[in-house]
Amino acid sequence: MAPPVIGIEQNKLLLNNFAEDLISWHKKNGRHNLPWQIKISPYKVWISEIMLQQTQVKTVLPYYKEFLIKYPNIKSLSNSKLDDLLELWTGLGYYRRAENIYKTSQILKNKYNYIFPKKYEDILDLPGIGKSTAGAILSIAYNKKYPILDGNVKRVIKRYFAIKGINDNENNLWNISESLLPANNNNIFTQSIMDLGALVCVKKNPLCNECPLNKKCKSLKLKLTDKIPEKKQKLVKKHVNLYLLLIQKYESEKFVLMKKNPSDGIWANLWNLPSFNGVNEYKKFLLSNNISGTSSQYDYIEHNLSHLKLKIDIIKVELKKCTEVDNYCWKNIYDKIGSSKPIMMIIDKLKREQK
DNA sequence: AACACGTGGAG
DNA sequence: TCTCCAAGTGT
Repeated sequence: MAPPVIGIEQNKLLLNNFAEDLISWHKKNGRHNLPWQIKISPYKVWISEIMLQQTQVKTVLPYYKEFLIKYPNIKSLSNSKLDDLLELWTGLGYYRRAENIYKTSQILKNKYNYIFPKKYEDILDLPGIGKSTAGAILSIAYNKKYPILDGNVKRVIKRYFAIKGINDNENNLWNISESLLPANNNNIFTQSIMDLGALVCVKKNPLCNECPLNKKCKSLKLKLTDKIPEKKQKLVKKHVNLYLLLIQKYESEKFVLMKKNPSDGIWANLWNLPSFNGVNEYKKFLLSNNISGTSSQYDYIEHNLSHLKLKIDIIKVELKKCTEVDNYCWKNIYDKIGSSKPIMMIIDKLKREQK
């Protein structure tokens, strides 16, 4: 059963003045002082757009500021190491984004001579940049006529045209987003439609009486604003048991046995404690590495990811002698490292106890 | 075409 | 506390 398609032809009336109304609203009511909006450059738009993927503005702000201080431009970024980026990214989540920024920085250095490309295809080719981020860079930084389709724009479009269905007819939404673009001022327009979604056309209790589009908004007319967009059915999280071993160096409790995660899976490339899926697995690890010592439950953490519920037992092993373990190393807990939230929590607890 | 990928804001 | 989901992308 096909979702109800909004014929753009039939809704031409709805498109009249759409962009103009939005832009004039934005002038007085939009956000104009976010750090990536000051002295706009493709570099700033790129970094901010990556950070803002599935992440709220408030959360991004401190990370973005630190990033721009450490890496004010493409050249300085291209001299960074992935580990440095991951350390900065720690706590922000979706760590693949940091890896993709790193990869892109190397491409900008080697292929584009430190100059951010201007062609849609070139930009879309860069790791971590999809259609929406490419559209944002092209419109906001270069004032070119390209659409975006982020959460805000989806919500505005679905409400304005009263589009039902949870199965985003993506192509149709992209077409509609493109059809809304004005002839000029696409930089401002993109900001405007995002701001409308973020400030007025919010998901719960939208402020329709303040909306510049309320005269023609179809779902407002049909009293459907609280039903559109329709809720997706929630996914059932898989429960996963995890055992992390907390092993401090015999000579100094400042050092903890750690290993960097592989470059796929959760927390890719981040530092991790010895991690196992079962008791037998970690006991086998201790045995095969000739690690003896009393083991005891140190902590228990439940950590929710968007798709998993992690139940993490932290087992502390008290060493009785000096030890080295293949593929692991002793990390100073006072060094800054890229790590996941649970690892951060464990290290923080350790530091508190050592004081 | 679903699913993996993190964390925290907000009600 | 619980639930939803945020300036999405890659596979």
